[in-house]
Amino acid sequence: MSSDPCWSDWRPLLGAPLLTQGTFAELIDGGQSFRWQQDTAGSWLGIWGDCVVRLKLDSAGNLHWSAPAPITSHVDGMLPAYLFGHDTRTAIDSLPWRSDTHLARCLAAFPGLTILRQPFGETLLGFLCSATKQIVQIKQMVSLLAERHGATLIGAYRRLPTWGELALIPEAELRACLLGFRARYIHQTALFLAAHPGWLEETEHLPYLEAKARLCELPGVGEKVADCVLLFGAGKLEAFPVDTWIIKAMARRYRLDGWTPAQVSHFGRTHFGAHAGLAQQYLFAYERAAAQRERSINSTS
DNA sequence: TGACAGGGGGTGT
DNA sequence: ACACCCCCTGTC
Repeated sequence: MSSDPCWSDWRPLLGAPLLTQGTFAELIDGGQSFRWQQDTAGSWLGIWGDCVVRLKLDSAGNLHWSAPAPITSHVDGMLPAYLFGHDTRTAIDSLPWRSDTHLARCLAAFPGLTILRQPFGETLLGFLCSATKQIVQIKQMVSLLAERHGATLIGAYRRLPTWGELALIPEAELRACLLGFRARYIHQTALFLAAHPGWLEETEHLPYLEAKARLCELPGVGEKVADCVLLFGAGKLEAFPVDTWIIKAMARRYRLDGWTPAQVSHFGRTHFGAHAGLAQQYLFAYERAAAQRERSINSTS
């Protein structure tokens, strides 16, 4: 492409844990973030905030990155906090894996998996798009929003529209980005945020329970979306999002058949503790992989 | 190869 | 409990 910028050469990401391709894909494309796409074989292109980067894993499991030349040093400064900003070792050690064999199995299946630290506002936007949608479809919506309504960062790469920008977009144009009934939620949330300057920034820095209560005031934001936004976009590792996958996983692995989301949520926070959200991510990854294995067995038999 | 039904990581009433 | 939207996936 003629507008494609000049990219820096590949550099090792110092301090990154060794990853398998499976764990790497789960980290950036496993439902935490919706702006990573496979680029060439084994290489991924990602955009968050005002950062654009390519990532790849070598055969030994070391992560390497490359960024458009004009923003290389900026990306260099931002990438570590985005990918590995949490003290995952300490957080994992606090989880009850010593007495919970299923959790131990999940941790062993995805070594190095962690929680991203994404920009708060765009995490909210992504998860407002997520209701009853699978990752591929959410990525499609978010990609259209960036393409049609986001400011250019460099070359053809665009950031997501800010909430200020979203407030100026007619609901019908949002709808045209395949948002369906989510267009109204996003439109009304944008109008609310425009009418309450500073509300989002304050919410991001409130303690978990207060922040969650505030997010749940927004149209289209219930407990599940609020927990995802706080976990992936505000570093609140105690948030324990309960979706249909986790309901199924907890029923199957912890014998919680028939439990309501509220009951599962209480169990999760009590059983897993201060970093329950990290445990959730491992359970989630494990269950998705198990479902995929079971599908492939069914299709070949 | 193209059409078609079924279902989807949730929220609001 | 059901509507809200409509794209994706699997299947014929």
